[in-house]
Amino acid sequence: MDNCCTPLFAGVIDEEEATEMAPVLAALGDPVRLRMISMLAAAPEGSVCGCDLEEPLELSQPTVSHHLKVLREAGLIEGERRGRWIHYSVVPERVTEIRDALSPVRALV
Amino acid sequence: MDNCCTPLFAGVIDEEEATEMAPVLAALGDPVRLRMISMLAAAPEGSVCGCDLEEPLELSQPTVSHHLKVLREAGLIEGERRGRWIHYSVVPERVTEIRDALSPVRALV
DNA sequence: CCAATATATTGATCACTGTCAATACATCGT
DNA sequence: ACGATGTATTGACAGTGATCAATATATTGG
Repeated sequence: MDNCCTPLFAGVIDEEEATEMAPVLAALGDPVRLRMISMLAAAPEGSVCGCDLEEPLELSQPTVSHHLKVLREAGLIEGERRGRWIHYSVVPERVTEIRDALSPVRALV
Repeated sequence: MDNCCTPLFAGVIDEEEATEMAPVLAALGDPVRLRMISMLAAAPEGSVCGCDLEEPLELSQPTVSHHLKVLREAGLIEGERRGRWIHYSVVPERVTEIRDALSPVRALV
């Protein structure tokens, strides 16, 4: 029953925070979606219409739509309708937010 | 057939890079593993033995072991055997690496 | 209104994942 | 060597997710 070390502590993220943060990271945890985001970010205008994603990703239109939805619901991208097309762009604040959430870990080194 | 916008571009991460990066982010995309990592990082010694994780996470030992394995294989944590126990600690370089990978997106704003 | 095109949804299928009980393996103390 | 304890693996199950074909919705141009 003797413990091996100081049990635990404080300063740990609670379950709620973890539950909010995880889906955003999970949305990023897919190669297709990573490429999508990089495509949007690298686009000259900063946005790309969905129709231009199918070909380079070699995926069907429904699959592209599905991934865009996942990214959208994670708040990582947003779509703006321009006539018949929808232009998707990265939400930089959201990316920064999730990136900064990874910083405290580093601060403890 | 008329395109809605400038097709695509350059500076996009290739499939290989996306395939390397995605599993690490996917490993972070789970609330249990996020709490685990924060626990390791917040520990006074910077490490925690696996046996001290089951209770606060309210998970069985095999499940804890499973999540530790996922994080280990993603290179996010590492375990050091000390006698009967294994002390797990965050690999800060890895966290920084994945954090920085999210930076270029911001640079384009 | 109608045809064409972009996007979203539905339904189906297959693969993967989180979880636990049961079991095996490893290490220490006696 | 043996029992106790921490860790890993296996097998099973339920839930989720990636993918596509088919279909529906939305918007524009004629």
